[in-house]
Amino acid sequence: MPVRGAAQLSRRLGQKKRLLEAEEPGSDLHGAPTPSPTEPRLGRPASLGPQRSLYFSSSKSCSARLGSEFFDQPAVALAQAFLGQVLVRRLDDGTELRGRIVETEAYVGPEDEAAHSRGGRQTPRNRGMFMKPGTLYVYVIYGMYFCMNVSSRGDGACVLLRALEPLGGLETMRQLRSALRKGTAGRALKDRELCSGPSKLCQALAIDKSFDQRDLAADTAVWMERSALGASEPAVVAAARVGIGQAGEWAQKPLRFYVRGSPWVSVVDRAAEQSTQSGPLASVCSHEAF
DNA sequence: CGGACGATTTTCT
DNA sequence: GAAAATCGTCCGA
Repeated sequence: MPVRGAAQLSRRLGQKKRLLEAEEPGSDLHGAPTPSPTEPRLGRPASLGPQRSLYFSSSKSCSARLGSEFFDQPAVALAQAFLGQVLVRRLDDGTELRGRIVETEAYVGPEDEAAHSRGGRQTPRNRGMFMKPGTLYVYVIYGMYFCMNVSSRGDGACVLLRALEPLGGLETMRQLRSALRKGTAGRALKDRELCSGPSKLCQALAIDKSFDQRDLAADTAVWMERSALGASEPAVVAAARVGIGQAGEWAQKPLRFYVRGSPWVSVVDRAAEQSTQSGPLASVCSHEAF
Protein backbone atom coordinates (compact mmCIF):
# COMPACT_ATOMS: atom_id res chain seq x y z
CA MET A 1 0.00 0.00 0.00
CA PRO A 2 1.64 3.22 -1.15
CA VAL A 3 1.90 6.04 1.28
CA ARG A 4 -0.91 8.51 0.89
CA GLY A 5 0.43 11.14 -1.45
CA ALA A 6 0.69 14.80 -0.65
CA ALA A 7 -1.26 15.48 -3.81
CA GLN A 8 -4.19 13.46 -2.60
CA LEU A 9 -4.09 15.13 0.78
CA SER A 10 -4.03 18.59 -0.64
CA ARG A 11 -6.79 17.70 -3.05
CA ARG A 12 -8.96 16.58 -0.16
CA LEU A 13 -8.16 19.64 1.86
CA GLY A 14 -8.96 21.69 -1.18
CA GLN A 15 -12.36 20.08 -1.34
CA LYS A 16 -13.07 21.00 2.22
CA LYS A 17 -11.80 24.52 1.75
CA ARG A 18 -13.97 25.08 -1.25
CA LEU A 19 -17.01 23.79 0.57
CA LEU A 20 -16.45 25.92 3.62
CA GLU A 21 -15.97 28.98 1.49
CA ALA A 22 -19.23 28.22 -0.24
CA GLU A 23 -21.07 27.61 3.00
CA GLU A 24 -19.52 30.30 5.12
CA PRO A 25 -18.27 33.20 3.05
CA GLY A 26 -16.22 35.67 5.00
CA SER A 27 -16.09 33.24 7.86
CA ASP A 28 -14.81 34.75 11.05
CA LEU A 29 -14.75 31.36 12.69
CA HIS A 30 -12.29 29.71 10.38
CA GLY A 31 -10.50 32.83 9.36
CA ALA A 32 -9.74 34.03 12.87
CA PRO A 33 -6.07 34.85 13.42
CA THR A 34 -4.47 31.84 15.13
CA PRO A 35 -6.36 31.58 18.38
CA SER A 36 -4.74 29.84 21.29
CA PRO A 37 -5.90 26.22 21.53
CA THR A 38 -7.27 26.69 25.02
CA GLU A 39 -8.67 30.13 24.51
CA PRO A 40 -12.16 30.15 25.94
CA ARG A 41 -14.94 31.34 23.68
CA LEU A 42 -17.64 32.94 25.69
CA GLY A 43 -19.91 34.26 23.04
CA ARG A 44 -20.05 37.71 21.55
CA PRO A 45 -21.76 40.18 23.84
CA ALA A 46 -21.71 42.87 21.20
CA SER A 47 -23.99 40.95 18.87
CA LEU A 48 -25.92 39.11 21.52
CA GLY A 49 -28.08 42.02 22.63
CA PRO A 50 -29.83 42.89 19.38
CA GLN A 51 -30.14 39.28 18.34
CA ARG A 52 -31.64 38.29 21.64
CA SER A 53 -34.30 40.99 21.68
CA LEU A 54 -35.22 40.24 18.08
CA TYR A 55 -35.39 36.59 19.00
CA PHE A 56 -37.69 37.01 21.94
CA SER A 57 -40.00 39.36 20.10
CA SER A 58 -40.50 37.03 17.15
CA SER A 59 -40.52 33.57 18.70
CA LYS A 60 -42.95 31.53 20.68
CA SER A 61 -42.02 29.96 23.96
CA CYS A 62 -42.16 26.48 22.47
CA SER A 63 -39.02 27.21 20.47
CA ALA A 64 -37.30 29.16 23.22
CA ARG A 65 -33.60 28.80 23.58
CA LEU A 66 -32.59 26.73 26.57
CA GLY A 67 -30.65 28.69 29.18
CA SER A 68 -28.01 27.89 31.75
CA GLU A 69 -30.52 26.67 34.32
CA PHE A 70 -31.59 23.84 32.03
CA PHE A 71 -28.07 22.45 31.76
CA ASP A 72 -27.58 22.57 35.51
CA GLN A 73 -28.75 19.04 36.32
CA PRO A 74 -26.89 15.80 36.95
CA ALA A 75 -25.50 14.03 33.89
CA VAL A 76 -28.05 11.20 33.78
CA ALA A 77 -31.00 13.57 34.13
CA LEU A 78 -29.56 15.92 31.53
CA ALA A 79 -28.87 13.07 29.11
CA GLN A 80 -32.53 12.07 29.35
CA ALA A 81 -33.79 15.65 29.24
CA PHE A 82 -31.87 16.27 26.02
CA LEU A 83 -33.94 13.69 24.15
CA GLY A 84 -36.42 15.54 21.97
CA GLN A 85 -34.73 18.93 22.26
CA VAL A 86 -33.52 20.60 19.10
CA LEU A 87 -29.88 21.41 18.48
CA VAL A 88 -29.39 24.41 16.20
CA ARG A 89 -26.26 25.44 14.36
CA ARG A 90 -26.15 28.77 12.59
CA LEU A 91 -23.46 28.98 9.93
CA ASP A 92 -21.76 32.26 9.21
CA ASP A 93 -23.80 32.74 6.04
CA GLY A 94 -26.97 32.56 8.12
CA THR A 95 -27.93 29.00 7.22
CA GLU A 96 -29.55 27.27 10.16
CA LEU A 97 -29.05 23.55 10.59
CA ARG A 98 -31.42 21.84 13.01
CA GLY A 99 -31.65 18.38 14.49
CA ARG A 100 -33.73 16.75 17.17
CA ILE A 101 -31.67 14.88 19.74
CA VAL A 102 -32.58 11.19 19.81
CA GLU A 103 -29.54 9.57 21.47
CA THR A 104 -27.20 10.62 24.28
CA GLU A 105 -24.73 9.16 26.74
CA ALA A 106 -24.04 10.28 30.30
CA TYR A 107 -20.49 10.45 31.67
CA VAL A 108 -21.06 10.97 35.33
CA GLY A 109 -17.72 12.22 36.65
CA PRO A 110 -14.39 11.15 38.18
CA GLU A 111 -15.81 7.89 39.49
CA ASP A 112 -16.88 6.90 35.97
CA GLU A 113 -14.12 4.64 34.68
CA ALA A 114 -15.19 5.23 31.09
CA ALA A 115 -15.05 9.02 31.30
CA HIS A 116 -12.15 11.17 30.22
CA SER A 117 -12.36 12.67 33.68
CA ARG A 118 -11.87 9.29 35.40
CA GLY A 119 -9.88 9.46 38.59
CA GLY A 120 -10.24 13.23 38.52
CA ARG A 121 -7.91 13.59 35.56
CA GLN A 122 -8.05 17.15 34.33
CA THR A 123 -6.06 18.10 31.24
CA PRO A 124 -6.18 20.92 28.73
CA ARG A 125 -8.29 18.70 26.47
CA ASN A 126 -11.07 17.81 28.91
CA ARG A 127 -11.23 21.14 30.70
CA GLY A 128 -14.72 21.71 29.32
CA MET A 129 -15.99 18.80 31.41
CA PHE A 130 -15.09 20.76 34.52
CA MET A 131 -16.53 24.05 33.44
CA LYS A 132 -20.02 25.32 34.17
CA PRO A 133 -23.05 23.34 32.98
CA GLY A 134 -23.81 24.07 29.35
CA THR A 135 -20.16 24.37 28.37
CA LEU A 136 -19.26 22.36 25.29
CA TYR A 137 -16.53 19.74 25.40
CA VAL A 138 -15.47 18.97 21.83
CA TYR A 139 -12.54 16.64 21.30
CA VAL A 140 -10.77 14.91 18.44
CA ILE A 141 -11.20 11.17 18.14
CA TYR A 142 -9.14 8.82 15.97
CA GLY A 143 -7.24 11.75 14.60
CA MET A 144 -9.98 12.70 12.18
CA TYR A 145 -13.35 13.04 13.85
CA PHE A 146 -14.95 15.11 16.58
CA CYS A 147 -17.27 14.28 19.45
CA MET A 148 -19.50 16.88 21.06
CA ASN A 149 -20.39 16.88 24.75
CA VAL A 150 -22.25 19.26 27.01
CA SER A 151 -21.00 19.77 30.53
CA SER A 152 -23.60 18.98 33.20
CA ARG A 153 -23.89 19.59 36.92
CA GLY A 154 -21.06 17.84 38.72
CA ASP A 155 -17.31 18.20 38.28
CA GLY A 156 -16.04 16.24 35.31
CA ALA A 157 -19.54 15.19 34.26
CA CYS A 158 -21.01 15.66 30.80
CA VAL A 159 -23.39 14.33 28.18
CA LEU A 160 -22.28 13.06 24.78
CA LEU A 161 -24.60 13.82 21.86
CA ARG A 162 -24.76 10.67 19.74
CA ALA A 163 -27.53 11.10 17.18
CA LEU A 164 -29.98 13.63 15.76
CA GLU A 165 -33.07 13.47 13.62
CA PRO A 166 -32.24 16.05 10.96
CA LEU A 167 -34.97 18.68 10.75
CA GLY A 168 -33.57 21.51 8.69
CA GLY A 169 -30.70 22.26 6.36
CA LEU A 170 -30.42 18.66 5.21
CA GLU A 171 -28.80 19.49 1.89
CA THR A 172 -26.11 21.51 3.60
CA MET A 173 -25.61 18.67 6.06
CA ARG A 174 -25.21 16.28 3.13
CA GLN A 175 -22.55 18.49 1.61
CA LEU A 176 -20.68 18.82 4.86
CA ARG A 177 -20.82 15.06 5.38
CA SER A 178 -19.71 14.28 1.86
CA ALA A 179 -16.90 16.79 1.68
CA LEU A 180 -14.32 14.75 3.54
CA ARG A 181 -15.31 11.38 2.17
CA LYS A 182 -12.89 9.44 0.14
CA GLY A 183 -12.96 8.68 -3.53
CA THR A 184 -15.50 9.60 -6.14
CA ALA A 185 -17.63 11.94 -4.08
CA GLY A 186 -19.80 8.84 -4.11
CA ARG A 187 -23.50 8.46 -3.97
CA ALA A 188 -25.59 10.95 -2.06
CA LEU A 189 -25.89 10.08 1.60
CA LYS A 190 -29.27 8.96 2.84
CA ASP A 191 -30.96 11.13 5.43
CA ARG A 192 -30.37 8.43 8.00
CA GLU A 193 -26.63 8.65 7.42
CA LEU A 194 -26.39 12.35 8.16
CA CYS A 195 -26.45 12.49 11.96
CA SER A 196 -26.57 8.87 13.20
CA GLY A 197 -23.36 8.91 15.20
CA PRO A 198 -21.43 11.29 17.45
CA SER A 199 -18.88 12.24 14.80
CA LYS A 200 -21.38 12.18 11.96
CA LEU A 201 -23.48 14.82 13.67
CA CYS A 202 -20.43 16.99 14.28
CA GLN A 203 -19.56 16.75 10.61
CA ALA A 204 -23.15 17.48 9.53
CA LEU A 205 -23.33 20.56 11.76
CA ALA A 206 -19.78 21.78 11.10
CA ILE A 207 -18.85 21.40 14.75
CA ASP A 208 -15.11 21.27 15.23
CA LYS A 209 -12.50 21.93 17.89
CA SER A 210 -13.15 25.67 17.68
CA PHE A 211 -16.42 24.97 19.53
CA ASP A 212 -14.64 23.48 22.51
CA GLN A 213 -15.44 25.31 25.74
CA ARG A 214 -18.12 27.50 24.20
CA ASP A 215 -21.24 28.21 26.22
CA LEU A 216 -24.27 26.51 24.69
CA ALA A 217 -26.50 28.94 26.57
CA ALA A 218 -24.87 32.05 25.13
CA ASP A 219 -23.13 31.29 21.83
CA THR A 220 -24.49 32.81 18.64
CA ALA A 221 -23.49 29.94 16.34
CA VAL A 222 -24.88 27.00 18.30
CA TRP A 223 -27.71 26.59 20.80
CA MET A 224 -30.50 24.31 21.93
CA GLU A 225 -34.25 24.88 21.73
CA ARG A 226 -36.97 23.37 23.86
CA SER A 227 -39.08 20.79 22.09
CA ALA A 228 -40.08 17.93 24.32
CA LEU A 229 -40.84 14.43 23.14
CA GLY A 230 -44.37 13.91 21.86
CA ALA A 231 -46.88 11.63 23.47
CA SER A 232 -46.52 9.19 20.59
CA GLU A 233 -42.92 8.55 21.60
CA PRO A 234 -43.05 8.11 25.32
CA ALA A 235 -40.44 5.43 25.65
CA VAL A 236 -36.76 5.92 26.25
CA VAL A 237 -34.35 3.00 26.13
CA ALA A 238 -31.45 2.83 28.59
CA ALA A 239 -28.55 0.78 27.23
CA ALA A 240 -24.83 0.29 27.72
CA ARG A 241 -22.63 2.96 26.23
CA VAL A 242 -20.92 2.42 22.90
CA GLY A 243 -17.21 2.11 22.22
CA ILE A 244 -15.91 2.00 25.77
CA GLY A 245 -14.97 -1.69 25.88
CA GLN A 246 -16.68 -4.46 27.80
CA ALA A 247 -14.62 -4.65 30.96
CA GLY A 248 -15.55 -3.23 34.31
CA GLU A 249 -18.81 -2.36 35.95
CA TRP A 250 -18.93 1.08 34.36
CA ALA A 251 -18.95 -0.39 30.88
CA GLN A 252 -22.13 -2.29 31.67
CA LYS A 253 -24.12 0.53 33.22
CA PRO A 254 -27.13 1.69 31.21
CA LEU A 255 -25.95 5.25 30.66
CA ARG A 256 -26.88 5.54 26.99
CA PHE A 257 -30.37 6.81 26.30
CA TYR A 258 -32.29 6.81 23.06
CA VAL A 259 -35.79 7.23 21.71
CA ARG A 260 -37.31 3.79 21.30
CA GLY A 261 -38.17 3.01 17.71
CA SER A 262 -36.47 6.09 16.28
CA PRO A 263 -34.87 5.34 12.92
CA TRP A 264 -32.30 8.05 13.57
CA VAL A 265 -30.47 6.29 16.41
CA SER A 266 -26.91 5.14 15.71
CA VAL A 267 -26.97 1.75 17.45
CA VAL A 268 -30.03 -0.11 18.69
CA ASP A 269 -29.75 -2.54 21.58
CA ARG A 270 -32.56 -5.09 21.33
CA ALA A 271 -31.61 -6.78 24.59
CA ALA A 272 -31.73 -3.50 26.44
CA GLU A 273 -35.07 -2.70 24.88
CA GLN A 274 -36.47 -5.92 26.33
CA SER A 275 -35.45 -5.02 29.85
CA THR A 276 -36.00 -1.26 29.74
CA GLN A 277 -39.36 -0.34 31.19
CA SER A 278 -41.56 1.63 28.88
CA GLY A 279 -42.98 4.82 30.18
CA PRO A 280 -42.91 8.55 29.72
CA LEU A 281 -40.05 10.54 31.12
CA ALA A 282 -41.78 12.93 33.44
CA SER A 283 -38.78 15.22 33.55
CA VAL A 284 -38.70 15.57 29.79
CA CYS A 285 -42.37 16.34 29.49
CA SER A 286 -42.61 18.73 32.38
CA HIS A 287 -42.95 22.44 31.87
CA GLU A 288 -41.32 23.54 35.08
CA ALA A 289 -39.17 26.08 33.29
CA PHE A 290 -42.11 28.13 32.10
C1' DC B 1 10.72 12.63 23.22
C1' DG B 2 8.50 8.40 21.54
C1' DG B 3 5.00 5.01 21.58
C1' DA B 4 0.34 3.60 22.19
C1' DC B 5 -4.28 4.61 22.11
C1' DG B 6 -8.83 5.97 21.16
C1' DA B 7 -16.65 7.92 23.81
C1' DT B 8 -15.50 6.49 15.20
C1' DT B 9 -16.46 5.98 10.44
C1' DT B 10 -15.62 4.13 6.07
C1' DT B 11 -14.25 0.81 2.96
C1' DC B 12 -13.06 -3.61 1.54
C1' DT B 13 -13.52 -8.81 1.70
C1' DG C 1 -17.59 -8.76 9.68
C1' DA C 2 -12.78 -7.16 9.57
C1' DA C 3 -9.40 -3.75 8.95
C1' DA C 4 -7.83 0.68 7.57
C1' DA C 5 -7.65 5.61 8.08
C1' DT C 6 -5.08 9.17 10.78
C1' DC C 7 -3.23 12.26 14.50
C1' DG C 8 -4.09 14.87 18.99
C1' DT C 9 -3.43 13.58 23.46
C1' DC C 10 -1.51 11.32 27.33
C1' DC C 11 1.88 8.97 29.84
C1' DG C 12 6.10 6.83 30.82
C1' DA C 13 11.14 7.18 30.09
